[in-house]
Amino acid sequence: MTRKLISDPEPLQPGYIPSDFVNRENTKTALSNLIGPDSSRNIHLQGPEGTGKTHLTLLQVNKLDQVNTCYVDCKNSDTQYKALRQVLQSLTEEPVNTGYHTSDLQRKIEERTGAIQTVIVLDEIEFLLENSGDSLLYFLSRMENQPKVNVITISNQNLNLQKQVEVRTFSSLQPYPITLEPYTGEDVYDIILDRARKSLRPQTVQKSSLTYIASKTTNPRLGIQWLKTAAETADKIITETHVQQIEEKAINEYIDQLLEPFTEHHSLLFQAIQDLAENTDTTIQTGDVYQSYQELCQSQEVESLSNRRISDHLKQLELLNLIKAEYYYGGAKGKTREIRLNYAGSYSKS
DNA sequence: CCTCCACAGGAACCGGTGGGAA
DNA sequence: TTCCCACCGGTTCCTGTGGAGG
Repeated sequence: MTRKLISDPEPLQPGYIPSDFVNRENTKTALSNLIGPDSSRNIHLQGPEGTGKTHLTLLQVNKLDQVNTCYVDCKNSDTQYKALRQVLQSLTEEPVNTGYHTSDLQRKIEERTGAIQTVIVLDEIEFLLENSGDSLLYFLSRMENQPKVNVITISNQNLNLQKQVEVRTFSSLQPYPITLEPYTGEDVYDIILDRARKSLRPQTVQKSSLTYIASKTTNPRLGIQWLKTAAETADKIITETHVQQIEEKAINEYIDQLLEPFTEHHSLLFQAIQDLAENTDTTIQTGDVYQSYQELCQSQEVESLSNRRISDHLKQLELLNLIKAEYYYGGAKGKTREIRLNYAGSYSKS
């Protein structure tokens, strides 16, 4: 039933790496100048979601010969310990069990990086910094005495690395900053047009439908998901009207995808916020959210977590850019934060 | 000037898990 | 085997916050 329009599903998948990137020549040049056999700069790459930070970095790093590459997704490895395990696993190419002392892992990593140049990529570093501070970066920066280790940190545009880590860490890391500009509507149009050409049968997309998507979002990931949802649900041809009709569904599928690596409670919490946002015009505070979350848990017969824990989960939803929060540390409203949704669309578990 | 709002977020602690030494 | 110790997700406890209203 679906797939009628799709000849090759790959270019519509979230993990697909295009052979070329729209509007990223400067970034590519900068990366290839900085990452190489005779360069040993640490780098901090920053920019909005879906602008190619991770892919461009890995493309460059994978070009190198005779270099150890360690990629750590800090959304999953959000403590020093988990990240160190990940690094060591990359170096030894065999699984590293838990149970070791942190300093054991550190020692083993130091032993293995002494002789060979090693590039450590820490993707979505904001999750690790938020959860367990800068102890990992401090260790890595201290390892700089071993000049063969380069650290590349990648984060969304909201992070201020220098403010988030201690002075001693930042000053010995001295990362070279690379900022990726947000994509414009035209860029997004080019990107989804390219994906449509690669994956859809000829004459199955009206141009106006792509224009509509590009006018609604500057986030290519959402745009591509939108196109994918449209292609999976359209009859013979993707029209502008069809794209409009499935807007909510597309956003929900994008959000599901974002929340997929997280726990059931993150999803419940987000759903609780959406319920509140739909039913109230006033601003939402943490207390309302927690109550709504508890009720939702009860109706689903799930045991709710403590509000302290949920406070941390909220922070993670904020890092995912799913919600915006404004913090008040006292004042008329008390000590709280006001929460808003970043995407309109209502959430439904599929 | 005092009090209260209403939760942020640090600290200490708990039980389960898994490696290492005796 | 037994004992010890570290990590981790989670909980409980607690202190701090700054302006509006009394």
